[in-house]
Amino acid sequence: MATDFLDQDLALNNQLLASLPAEDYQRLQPYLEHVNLTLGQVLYEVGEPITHAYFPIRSLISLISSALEHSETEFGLVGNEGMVGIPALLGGESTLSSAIVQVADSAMKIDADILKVEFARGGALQRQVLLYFQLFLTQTAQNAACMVHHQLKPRLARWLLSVQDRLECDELPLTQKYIALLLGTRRATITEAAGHLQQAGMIRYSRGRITILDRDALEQAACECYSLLRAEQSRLRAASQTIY
Amino acid sequence: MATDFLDQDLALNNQLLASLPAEDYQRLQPYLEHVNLTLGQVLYEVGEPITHAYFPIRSLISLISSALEHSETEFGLVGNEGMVGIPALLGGESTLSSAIVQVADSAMKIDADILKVEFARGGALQRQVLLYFQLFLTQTAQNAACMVHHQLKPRLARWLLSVQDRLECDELPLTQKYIALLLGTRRATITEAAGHLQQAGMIRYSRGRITILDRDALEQAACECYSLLRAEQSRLRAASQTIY
DNA sequence: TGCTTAATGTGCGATACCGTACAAACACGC
DNA sequence: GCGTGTTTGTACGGTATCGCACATTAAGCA
Repeated sequence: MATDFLDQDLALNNQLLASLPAEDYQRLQPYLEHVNLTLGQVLYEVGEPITHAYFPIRSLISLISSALEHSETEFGLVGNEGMVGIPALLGGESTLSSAIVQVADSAMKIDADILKVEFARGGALQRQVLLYFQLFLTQTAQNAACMVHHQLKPRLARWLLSVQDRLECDELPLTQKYIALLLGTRRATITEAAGHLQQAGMIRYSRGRITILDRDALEQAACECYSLLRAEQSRLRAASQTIY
Repeated sequence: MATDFLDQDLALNNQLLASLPAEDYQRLQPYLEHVNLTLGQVLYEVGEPITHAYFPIRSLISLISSALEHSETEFGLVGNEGMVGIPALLGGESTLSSAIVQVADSAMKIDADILKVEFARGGALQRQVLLYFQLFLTQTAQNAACMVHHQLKPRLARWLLSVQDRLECDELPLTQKYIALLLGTRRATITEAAGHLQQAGMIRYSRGRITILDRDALEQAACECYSLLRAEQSRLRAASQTIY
């Protein structure tokens, strides 16, 4: 059917799905549903069972440790390189964090139980998903170190770059208020740091729309965490393709 | 043989190994070697293949993001509740972090390839290890949030408690210099914070030996991250036992 | 067009923590 | 007992960030 074919095409915009051999992908394909995500949508909530997993396509999902009173902080970012709903596959059913749509576009949605069955087969999906776990864990760990050691401006630069990478687009729909929440700081501090980046001609922004103007300069301004993680990501991606 | 029996007994001091059904454990047992760890020993290094996994027994291993120039920071702590060498099972072979023995006692050591084979069977080991991944990921994520939002004194209190939990002992062999490195701060800042805790009668310390005097008070002084993670840990442990 | 709301800019005092440096106290080997 | 090195205490100026409060600007809607 034409629709199926279209959906399949879309699904390949998610790198994790795209990395599956045809045979394995075919088994999942009937259960994958293409859905539009809305800004602020909660894909799963602290302590509640995770019923579905999502493979983002040009959308961006923040994993937030909202267990802290009054202040929520992002500890992970998922784009088209991965999936949302890891804990469903690890066996804990729920988790201490919640997943919130930060940039809205679409994703492939699948029932967690069906994904679990495919994961339990121990084939290509398991292999790719485990590799993604490793990437995600590495990102989270690096992030923790980054939080203590690096100043806000380099961190902001790094964060903008990583958002751009996942959206594959120069225009990022983000307000300073949101960014502040995600980086665990005050909005005024973001205003200041973003102002510097803008004066230096690296970015331009106005009312919830940030445009990356000079990617190279931004990479210079970012802390080394960015290039480290980028290198590790391509190393892991290479590893994921060697077997086939 | 008597030695085998002794080793088996010891192995059960590691909660992850202890959670395995007899049948699964028996398959691993011949390959488990009881080793003594020395302070500062490096179990794996940034970027190098992980050849062995370790199941700590009364010892403590720090996972360190040493990729940052000049400053290393701990992002994870492994004690008898888990294992060292997760990336070996995830397929990435190496990782951006290194694992360093922080408190020396012993551990069960096993060849990574053998563990991989058992993991690939998809049985109890896989199930328990995946649950541990989830715990570890949760700890790391909470840690990242904790780093940005909480002050040093509560963080120190929390950290001391979590070390005590894993060592199951009131006396912790730790110098301020080390703690500072692990928490990503100056030694002088630790001196100050630890001084307060000591004046309040919660701990006593001298020359690399910290004694927990008043656990309840220390829990009061710690940030909420401690109790949150503790609750999540017991929830996951309960989940790990429901099936059998 | 004007009104309302959201987004951004800015200022000011407070403070937690930094970097560095040096002094004191203790442990250990000879 | 005596030096030596490690651990801990302490001090001081500097600064990134905080918390709060208010002004300004743009976007959306009636």
